[in-house]
Amino acid sequence: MTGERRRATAVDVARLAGVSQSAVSRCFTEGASVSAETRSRVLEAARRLSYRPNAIARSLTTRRTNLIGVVMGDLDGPFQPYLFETLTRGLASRGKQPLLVRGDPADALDGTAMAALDYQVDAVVVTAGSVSPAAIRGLMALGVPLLLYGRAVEADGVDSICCDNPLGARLVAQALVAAGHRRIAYLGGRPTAFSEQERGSAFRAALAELGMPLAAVGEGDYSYDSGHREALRLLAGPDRPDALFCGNDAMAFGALDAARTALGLRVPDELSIVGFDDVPMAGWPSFSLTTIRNPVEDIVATLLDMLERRLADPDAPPVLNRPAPVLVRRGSARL
Amino acid sequence: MTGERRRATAVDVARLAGVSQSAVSRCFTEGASVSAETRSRVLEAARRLSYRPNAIARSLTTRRTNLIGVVMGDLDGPFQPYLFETLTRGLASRGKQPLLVRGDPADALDGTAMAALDYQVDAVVVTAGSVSPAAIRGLMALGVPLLLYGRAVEADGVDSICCDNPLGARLVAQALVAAGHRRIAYLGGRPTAFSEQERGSAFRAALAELGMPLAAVGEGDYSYDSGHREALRLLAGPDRPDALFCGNDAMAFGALDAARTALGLRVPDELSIVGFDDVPMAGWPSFSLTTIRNPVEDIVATLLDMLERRLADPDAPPVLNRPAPVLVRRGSARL
DNA sequence: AGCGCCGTTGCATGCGTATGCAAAGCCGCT
DNA sequence: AGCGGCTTTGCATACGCATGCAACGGCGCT
Repeated sequence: MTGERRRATAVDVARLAGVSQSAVSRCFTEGASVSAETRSRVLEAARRLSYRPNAIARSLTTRRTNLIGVVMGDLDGPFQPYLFETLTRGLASRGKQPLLVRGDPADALDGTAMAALDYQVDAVVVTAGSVSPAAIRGLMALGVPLLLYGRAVEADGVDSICCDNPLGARLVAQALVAAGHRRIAYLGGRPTAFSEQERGSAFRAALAELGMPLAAVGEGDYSYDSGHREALRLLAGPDRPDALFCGNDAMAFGALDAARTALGLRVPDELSIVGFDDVPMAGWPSFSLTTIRNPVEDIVATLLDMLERRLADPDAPPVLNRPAPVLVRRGSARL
Repeated sequence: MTGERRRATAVDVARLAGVSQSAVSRCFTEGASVSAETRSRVLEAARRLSYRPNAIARSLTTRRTNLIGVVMGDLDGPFQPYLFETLTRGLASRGKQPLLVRGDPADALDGTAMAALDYQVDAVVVTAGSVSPAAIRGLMALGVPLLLYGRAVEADGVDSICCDNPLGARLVAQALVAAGHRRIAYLGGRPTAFSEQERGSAFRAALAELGMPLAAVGEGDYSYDSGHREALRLLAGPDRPDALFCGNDAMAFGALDAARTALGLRVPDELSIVGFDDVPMAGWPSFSLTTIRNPVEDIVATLLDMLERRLADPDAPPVLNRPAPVLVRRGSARL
C-alpha cells in the first residue's frame, strides 16, 4: 500500500476486482455504461491499490491532454504573478493543467520553450505582451487553438482578449486636464509591446483633442528600475511636469520613489502620478497609486469561456474581446 | 505545411524519408545508432512535415515524462513569484517541465490538486511552506521522489533544502541588541509554517541568551495586510517597541507602512524594522528594507542538483541541506 | 576466398488506456 | 414461450513512440 516501485495499472485493478480492463476504464470515464455493482467493486479495488488512471496514457487515445500551454515572459513585476495566479487557478478549476512556456529574453520562442508544446497541449494561451508576431505565427502553424491575452489581433482561428487600452489612456488624459494639470508627461513601456503602442498613441491623441501639448516623454521597459530612472530624467529639467502618466504600475512605483525620495517632491501636490493595471500593491499605503484598473479577474473568466468554446468548436469564427478599464482614484494624483 | 488537422507522426516521416518508423525514432533519441545519411534524410523529412516527437507517447514507453510536479501555495506575496520564477527557469534549462500543483487554502491537497500528479511526474518539489504533514505523507505514498523546500525533514527517501532559519533569526537578535535596542518585538508568520516555527523559537532563544526580554509578539500570516494590522496593534501601546523583527519581508512592508504612514513614526530613528527573505522589492527606495537574505538562487541551483541526483538513484540516502542566510543592511534599521 | 565483427536497419512488441463491436444477459411485452 | 430492445461486458485494437532482437551488409583481417 505504500512504496511499491510501480504504480498500479488498470489491469491490476481489473484482476483484483475480477473484471476486464475495459470495465475499469469505464468506471473512470464520464458517461460510460457500467452497472452499479461492478462500479463499486472496481472502485474498492482501485482504492486498495491507490490506483488513479494514467493521464498520459489516457490522452494518447483520447487525443485530449487537458494541458494548456501558457506562454509567459518574466514574473518580475507585480502584474504578471497576479495574472498568472488568477489564470492558473481558473484553469485548475476547470480541470485543465497549465504548462508553462517561457518566452526567452529576445521575445522569440526557442527550442527549449517550444519543448513544452511537445506535450500535445490542447491550446495555447499567450500572456506575454512582447512575444514577436513571428513567434505568434509559429504557434499558429502548430495547428493548436491560440488565445492571445493583451493584444488585439484579427486573424483566422485566433481569439484574443485585451483590455481597452485606448479607453484607459483617454480616461487619464481627460481626468488630468480636467483637474487643471498643464505640464503633462508620459512614461511609456517597452515600445515593441502592443499595450504600449495602444496606450501611448491613445494618450497623445486624447491630449491633442483636448488642446493640451505633451510636456515630456520617457521610454521605459515596464520595470520598476526603468520607471525610477526615467522619472529622474523627466523631472530633473527646468520646466518640471506637474503630472506623469506611466504605462504600467511598476514604472509608476519607480517614478513615485524617484519623485519623493530622490527629488523630494510632494505627491500629489507638486506632481500627480498615474499608473496602469491596478495591481494589488497599488493599494498599499506607501504607494496609494491612482491608476487604471485592468480587470484581470473578469478578463480571465472571459478568457476561460473563450477557451472552452474554442475547444468545443475549433472552426468557430475568431472572437475579439475588449473589456473596459476604469479609473481608480487614490492618493498619488490630484484629480 | 500550415494548418493540417493532425500533426505528423513518426510513421509519416518514415514514409516520406523511405525508412522505417524505428529509424525516425532513433534520429530523435540521444545515442542511438543511425548512419549520417539516414539521419539527414529523416531530419529533412521531419522538417518538411514540421514533425516533433510526441512527448506524451514517448514518455509512455520510456517511463520518464520530464515533468516535475511543483506544489505551491498562493503567488500573492513578493517571495513566491520570485522563487517560482527562479525554479521554473532552472527546471527548463535542464529540460524539465514544471507542472503546477496548487495547494488549497486549507493546506491540504485535494483531488483537483492531485490531478496534476496523474501526469506521471518524475518527481515532486514542494515549495509551499504550509502544506500539512499529512499531505506530505500522501505524496510520499505515491512512490515518487519528493523534494521539500523550506522545511527540514529527516525521513526516508525525502530530500529537503531549507535556509538556516535559526541562524538568520540569531543574526537579527545579535545585531539589534548590539545596536542598543532595548524594546524588541517579534511579528511571526503563519504559526503552522515550518519556517515560522524555526524563526520564532530561534529569535526568542537568541534574545534570551543575550539576556534581553521580548517586548511584544504579534501573529500574522505572512501577508502585507497582516503585517500592517499587527504592527498597528504592537506599536499602539504605551511602551512602544524600538525594534520589530518580522517573519518575512511582506509583513515588514506592511509594518513599515503602518509605522510611517498610519503612526507617523520615523524609521529607523524611532523604530527599527527587519524583514526576512530579501525579495527584490526590499531594495526599492521606498522600503530600503534591512533584512535577512534567503539565498534563493543558490538554493534553487542546489535543489536542482539534488533533484538530478535523486532521479539518477532513487535509493540514495536522503539529503538535508541548510544554506546560510546573511544580514543585508539597508535603511529600515539602526544597526 | 573465407571468416568474423561491427555498424545499421527493420520487425515486432509493449507502454496504459479508451472504445467500436459483438456477445451475453436481462427485462417486459405479446 | 418467444421476441425485440436495452444494458452490461469482454475482446481486440489503436494511440505514437522506444527498444530488444535478429537480419543484413560492409569491412578488414588472415
